[in-house]
Amino acid sequence: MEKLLTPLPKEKCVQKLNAVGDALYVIGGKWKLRIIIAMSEGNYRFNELQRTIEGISAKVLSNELKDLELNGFVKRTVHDETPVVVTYEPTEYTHTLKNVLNSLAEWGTMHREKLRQEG
Amino acid sequence: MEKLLTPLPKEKCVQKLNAVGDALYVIGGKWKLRIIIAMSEGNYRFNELQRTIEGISAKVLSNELKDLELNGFVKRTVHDETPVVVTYEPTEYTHTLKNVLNSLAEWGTMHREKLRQEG
DNA sequence: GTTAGTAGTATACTTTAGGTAAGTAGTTAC
DNA sequence: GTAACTACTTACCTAAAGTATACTACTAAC
Repeated sequence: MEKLLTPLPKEKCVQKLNAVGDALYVIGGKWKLRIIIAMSEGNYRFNELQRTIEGISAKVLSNELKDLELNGFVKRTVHDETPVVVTYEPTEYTHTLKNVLNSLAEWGTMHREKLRQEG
Repeated sequence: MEKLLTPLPKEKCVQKLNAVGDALYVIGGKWKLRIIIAMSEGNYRFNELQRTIEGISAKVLSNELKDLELNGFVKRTVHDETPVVVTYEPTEYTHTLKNVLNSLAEWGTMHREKLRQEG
Protein backbone atom coordinates (compact mmCIF):
# COMPACT_ATOMS: atom_id res chain seq x y z
CA MET A 1 0.00 0.00 0.00
CA GLU A 2 1.43 3.34 -1.02
CA LYS A 3 0.25 6.54 0.61
CA LEU A 4 -2.33 8.59 -1.23
CA LEU A 5 -0.98 11.90 -0.06
CA THR A 6 2.29 12.96 1.40
CA PRO A 7 1.47 12.71 5.06
CA LEU A 8 2.85 14.93 7.76
CA PRO A 9 5.29 13.28 10.10
CA LYS A 10 3.50 11.20 12.71
CA GLU A 11 4.37 13.70 15.40
CA LYS A 12 2.64 16.53 13.54
CA CYS A 13 -0.44 14.40 13.13
CA VAL A 14 -0.59 13.69 16.84
CA GLN A 15 -0.13 17.39 17.54
CA LYS A 16 -3.04 18.23 15.29
CA LEU A 17 -5.16 15.53 16.90
CA ASN A 18 -4.35 16.88 20.35
CA ALA A 19 -5.13 20.43 19.31
CA VAL A 20 -8.52 19.45 17.94
CA GLY A 21 -9.12 17.34 21.02
CA ASP A 22 -8.44 20.33 23.26
CA ALA A 23 -10.75 22.47 21.18
CA LEU A 24 -13.57 19.97 21.28
CA TYR A 25 -13.14 19.58 25.01
CA VAL A 26 -14.26 23.14 25.62
CA ILE A 27 -16.49 23.91 22.65
CA GLY A 28 -17.70 20.42 21.74
CA GLY A 29 -21.20 19.14 22.26
CA LYS A 30 -24.55 19.97 20.78
CA TRP A 31 -25.08 23.45 22.18
CA LYS A 32 -21.92 25.42 23.07
CA LEU A 33 -21.14 26.83 19.65
CA ARG A 34 -24.79 27.65 19.07
CA ILE A 35 -24.95 29.58 22.31
CA ILE A 36 -21.80 31.47 21.38
CA ILE A 37 -23.27 32.36 18.00
CA ALA A 38 -26.58 33.49 19.45
CA MET A 39 -24.74 35.63 22.00
CA SER A 40 -22.46 37.11 19.36
CA GLU A 41 -25.50 38.11 17.34
CA GLY A 42 -26.87 40.22 20.13
CA ASN A 43 -28.89 37.83 22.24
CA TYR A 44 -27.72 38.51 25.75
CA ARG A 45 -30.54 37.45 28.02
CA PHE A 46 -31.53 34.04 29.24
CA ASN A 47 -34.98 33.81 27.73
CA GLU A 48 -33.81 35.59 24.61
CA LEU A 49 -31.16 32.93 24.13
CA GLN A 50 -33.64 30.16 24.80
CA ARG A 51 -36.07 31.57 22.27
CA THR A 52 -33.36 32.01 19.64
CA ILE A 53 -31.76 28.60 20.01
CA GLU A 54 -34.47 26.24 18.89
CA GLY A 55 -34.89 23.15 21.00
CA ILE A 56 -32.73 24.02 23.99
CA SER A 57 -34.28 23.62 27.43
CA ALA A 58 -33.79 25.98 30.34
CA LYS A 59 -31.86 23.35 32.23
CA VAL A 60 -29.41 22.65 29.44
CA LEU A 61 -28.99 26.35 28.65
CA SER A 62 -28.30 27.08 32.30
CA ASN A 63 -25.70 24.33 32.56
CA GLU A 64 -23.98 25.23 29.34
CA LEU A 65 -23.80 28.90 30.27
CA LYS A 66 -22.12 27.98 33.56
CA ASP A 67 -19.66 25.83 31.67
CA LEU A 68 -18.92 28.55 29.16
CA GLU A 69 -18.48 31.09 31.94
CA LEU A 70 -16.04 28.77 33.72
CA ASN A 71 -14.01 28.46 30.54
CA GLY A 72 -13.86 32.20 29.96
CA PHE A 73 -16.24 32.48 27.04
CA VAL A 74 -19.08 34.21 28.84
CA LYS A 75 -19.36 37.16 31.18
CA ARG A 76 -22.46 36.99 33.36
CA THR A 77 -23.84 40.23 34.75
CA VAL A 78 -26.76 40.77 37.07
CA HIS A 79 -28.27 44.18 36.52
CA ASP A 80 -29.98 46.23 39.22
CA GLU A 81 -33.23 46.61 37.44
CA THR A 82 -36.67 45.56 38.24
CA PRO A 83 -37.51 42.91 37.27
CA VAL A 84 -34.00 41.58 37.61
CA VAL A 85 -32.14 41.34 34.32
CA VAL A 86 -29.20 39.03 33.76
CA THR A 87 -26.99 39.35 30.69
CA TYR A 88 -24.57 36.90 29.20
CA GLU A 89 -21.98 38.46 26.95
CA PRO A 90 -19.22 36.96 24.86
CA THR A 91 -15.74 37.81 26.16
CA GLU A 92 -12.74 38.94 24.19
CA TYR A 93 -11.53 35.37 24.20
CA THR A 94 -14.72 34.26 22.51
CA HIS A 95 -13.82 36.43 19.56
CA THR A 96 -10.77 34.26 18.91
CA LEU A 97 -13.26 31.63 17.75
CA LYS A 98 -14.28 33.80 14.82
CA ASN A 99 -12.51 31.73 12.18
CA VAL A 100 -13.81 28.48 13.61
CA LEU A 101 -17.38 29.73 13.65
CA ASN A 102 -17.22 31.22 10.19
CA SER A 103 -15.67 28.19 8.53
CA LEU A 104 -18.15 25.91 10.27
CA ALA A 105 -21.13 28.05 9.30
CA GLU A 106 -19.85 28.28 5.73
CA TRP A 107 -19.36 24.54 5.48
CA GLY A 108 -22.74 23.89 7.08
CA THR A 109 -24.44 26.16 4.55
CA MET A 110 -22.72 24.36 1.68
CA HIS A 111 -23.57 20.96 3.13
CA ARG A 112 -27.20 21.95 3.69
CA GLU A 113 -27.43 23.04 0.08
CA LYS A 114 -25.88 19.77 -1.10
CA LEU A 115 -28.38 17.75 0.93
CA ARG A 116 -31.24 19.86 -0.41
CA GLN A 117 -30.16 19.21 -4.01
CA GLU A 118 -29.82 15.49 -3.45
CA GLY A 119 -33.25 15.40 -1.89
CA MET B 1 -30.10 47.45 27.79
CA GLU B 2 -28.38 48.58 24.64
CA LYS B 3 -26.74 46.13 22.30
CA LEU B 4 -22.98 45.70 22.55
CA LEU B 5 -22.50 45.06 18.86
CA THR B 6 -24.60 45.68 15.84
CA PRO B 7 -26.25 42.33 15.51
CA LEU B 8 -27.25 40.66 12.26
CA PRO B 9 -30.95 40.56 11.58
CA LYS B 10 -32.62 37.78 13.52
CA GLU B 11 -33.16 35.78 10.36
CA LYS B 12 -29.43 35.74 9.58
CA CYS B 13 -28.72 34.57 13.08
CA VAL B 14 -31.15 31.68 12.75
CA GLN B 15 -29.61 30.79 9.39
CA LYS B 16 -26.18 30.65 10.94
CA LEU B 17 -27.47 28.56 13.82
CA ASN B 18 -29.08 26.12 11.41
CA ALA B 19 -25.94 25.87 9.30
CA VAL B 20 -23.80 25.09 12.32
CA GLY B 21 -26.46 22.67 13.51
CA ASP B 22 -26.32 20.82 10.20
CA ALA B 23 -22.54 20.70 10.33
CA LEU B 24 -22.49 19.36 13.85
CA TYR B 25 -25.07 16.75 12.94
CA VAL B 26 -22.63 14.98 10.62
CA ILE B 27 -19.22 15.88 12.02
CA GLY B 28 -20.10 16.49 15.67
CA GLY B 29 -19.15 14.23 18.51
CA LYS B 30 -15.90 13.29 20.12
CA TRP B 31 -14.30 11.27 17.35
CA LYS B 32 -15.42 12.06 13.80
CA LEU B 33 -13.10 14.99 13.14
CA ARG B 34 -10.19 13.16 14.73
CA ILE B 35 -10.74 10.17 12.48
CA ILE B 36 -10.89 12.45 9.45
CA ILE B 37 -7.64 14.11 10.46
CA ALA B 38 -5.85 10.83 11.10
CA MET B 39 -7.02 9.54 7.73
CA SER B 40 -6.00 12.72 5.96
CA GLU B 41 -2.51 12.37 7.41
CA GLY B 42 -2.00 8.99 5.81
CA ASN B 43 -3.44 6.55 8.32
CA TYR B 44 -5.67 4.35 6.24
CA ARG B 45 -5.92 1.08 8.09
CA PHE B 46 -8.05 0.08 11.02
CA ASN B 47 -5.35 -0.67 13.56
CA GLU B 48 -3.25 2.18 12.29
CA LEU B 49 -6.14 4.54 12.97
CA GLN B 50 -6.75 3.03 16.38
CA ARG B 51 -3.10 3.42 17.34
CA THR B 52 -2.94 6.98 16.09
CA ILE B 53 -6.12 8.19 17.74
CA GLU B 54 -5.38 7.90 21.41
CA GLY B 55 -8.20 6.53 23.51
CA ILE B 56 -10.55 5.24 20.85
CA SER B 57 -11.80 1.68 21.19
CA ALA B 58 -12.27 -0.77 18.35
CA LYS B 59 -16.01 -0.72 18.80
CA VAL B 60 -16.29 3.04 18.63
CA LEU B 61 -13.87 3.30 15.73
CA SER B 62 -15.82 0.65 13.85
CA ASN B 63 -19.13 2.45 14.41
CA GLU B 64 -17.80 5.88 13.57
CA LEU B 65 -16.21 4.62 10.34
CA LYS B 66 -19.55 3.16 9.28
CA ASP B 67 -21.21 6.46 10.03
CA LEU B 68 -18.60 8.43 8.13
CA GLU B 69 -18.87 6.05 5.17
CA LEU B 70 -22.65 6.47 5.15
CA ASN B 71 -22.27 10.24 5.06
CA GLY B 72 -19.78 10.17 2.21
CA PHE B 73 -16.62 11.05 4.07
CA VAL B 74 -14.93 7.67 3.88
CA LYS B 75 -14.30 5.15 1.13
CA ARG B 76 -13.79 1.63 2.47
CA THR B 77 -11.80 -0.79 0.34
CA VAL B 78 -11.01 -4.44 0.96
CA HIS B 79 -7.77 -5.41 -0.74
CA ASP B 80 -6.99 -8.85 -2.09
CA GLU B 81 -3.85 -9.34 -0.14
CA THR B 82 -2.78 -11.81 2.39
CA PRO B 83 -3.37 -11.14 5.17
CA VAL B 84 -6.48 -9.21 4.19
CA VAL B 85 -5.99 -5.46 4.25
CA VAL B 86 -8.83 -2.96 4.55
CA THR B 87 -8.27 0.73 3.86
CA TYR B 88 -10.34 3.72 4.80
CA GLU B 89 -9.66 6.76 2.68
CA PRO B 90 -11.01 10.30 2.83
CA THR B 91 -13.22 11.17 -0.13
CA GLU B 92 -13.20 14.31 -2.23
CA TYR B 93 -16.04 15.61 -0.11
CA THR B 94 -13.93 15.25 2.98
CA HIS B 95 -11.50 17.76 1.52
CA THR B 96 -14.21 20.43 1.68
CA LEU B 97 -13.69 20.32 5.44
CA LYS B 98 -10.17 21.67 5.06
CA ASN B 99 -10.95 25.15 6.37
CA VAL B 100 -12.95 23.78 9.28
CA LEU B 101 -10.17 21.43 10.30
CA ASN B 102 -7.44 24.00 9.94
CA SER B 103 -9.20 26.73 11.87
CA LEU B 104 -10.11 24.28 14.61
CA ALA B 105 -6.58 22.90 14.85
CA GLU B 106 -5.16 26.41 14.87
CA TRP B 107 -7.52 27.54 17.61
CA GLY B 108 -6.89 24.37 19.59
CA THR B 109 -3.13 24.96 19.42
CA MET B 110 -3.56 28.53 20.63
CA HIS B 111 -5.92 27.45 23.39
CA ARG B 112 -3.58 24.67 24.50
CA GLU B 113 -0.75 27.16 24.73
CA LYS B 114 -2.92 29.56 26.73
CA LEU B 115 -3.85 26.82 29.19
CA ARG B 116 -0.19 25.81 29.49
CA GLN B 117 0.82 29.37 30.36
CA GLU B 118 -1.92 29.75 32.92
CA GLY B 119 -0.89 26.48 34.53
C1' DG C 1 2.83 -25.18 18.61
C1' DT C 2 2.80 -20.64 20.20
C1' DT C 3 3.12 -15.89 19.61
C1' DA C 4 1.89 -11.94 17.05
C1' DG C 5 -0.19 -9.56 13.51
C1' DT C 6 -4.41 -8.57 10.22
C1' DA C 7 -9.64 -6.70 10.94
C1' DG C 8 -12.90 -6.67 13.15
C1' DT C 9 -17.60 -8.59 16.13
C1' DA C 10 -20.04 -9.89 20.50
C1' DT C 11 -21.45 -9.15 24.99
C1' DA C 12 -22.22 -6.82 29.03
C1' DC C 13 -21.85 -3.09 31.78
C1' DT C 14 -21.33 1.94 33.11
C1' DT C 15 -21.37 6.71 32.29
C1' DT C 16 -22.88 10.91 30.57
C1' DA C 17 -25.30 14.01 27.66
C1' DG C 18 -29.37 15.57 26.93
C1' DG C 19 -34.67 15.73 27.26
C1' DT C 20 -39.16 16.41 30.05
C1' DA C 21 -41.80 18.42 33.29
C1' DA C 22 -42.67 20.74 37.09
C1' DG C 23 -41.48 23.99 40.73
C1' DT C 24 -39.36 28.34 42.93
C1' DA C 25 -39.02 33.16 43.82
C1' DG C 26 -39.57 37.64 42.74
C1' DT C 27 -42.13 41.72 39.90
C1' DT C 28 -45.60 43.82 37.25
C1' DA C 29 -50.03 44.45 35.15
C1' DC C 30 -55.05 43.86 35.16
C1' DG D 1 -56.07 37.66 43.43
C1' DT D 2 -54.31 35.79 39.39
C1' DA D 3 -51.97 35.68 35.28
C1' DA D 4 -47.66 36.52 33.03
C1' DC D 5 -43.18 37.85 32.92
C1' DT D 6 -38.12 37.49 34.80
C1' DA D 7 -34.39 33.69 35.59
C1' DC D 8 -33.60 29.93 36.76
C1' DT D 9 -33.51 24.87 39.83
C1' DT D 10 -34.83 20.19 40.87
C1' DA D 11 -35.93 15.54 40.02
C1' DC D 12 -36.46 12.00 37.02
C1' DC D 13 -35.72 9.41 32.69
C1' DT D 14 -33.77 7.73 28.38
C1' DA D 15 -30.72 6.97 24.65
C1' DA D 16 -26.30 7.40 23.04
C1' DA D 17 -21.60 6.93 23.92
C1' DG D 18 -17.89 4.79 26.04
C1' DT D 19 -15.30 0.82 28.61
C1' DA D 20 -13.72 -3.77 29.07
C1' DT D 21 -12.98 -8.13 27.83
C1' DA D 22 -13.30 -11.88 25.08
C1' DC D 23 -13.79 -14.00 20.80
C1' DT D 24 -13.53 -15.26 15.48
C1' DA D 25 -10.77 -16.35 11.54
C1' DC D 26 -6.94 -16.11 8.88
C1' DT D 27 -1.56 -15.70 8.07
C1' DA D 28 3.26 -15.48 9.12
C1' DA D 29 7.23 -15.90 11.79
C1' DC D 30 9.99 -18.38 15.29
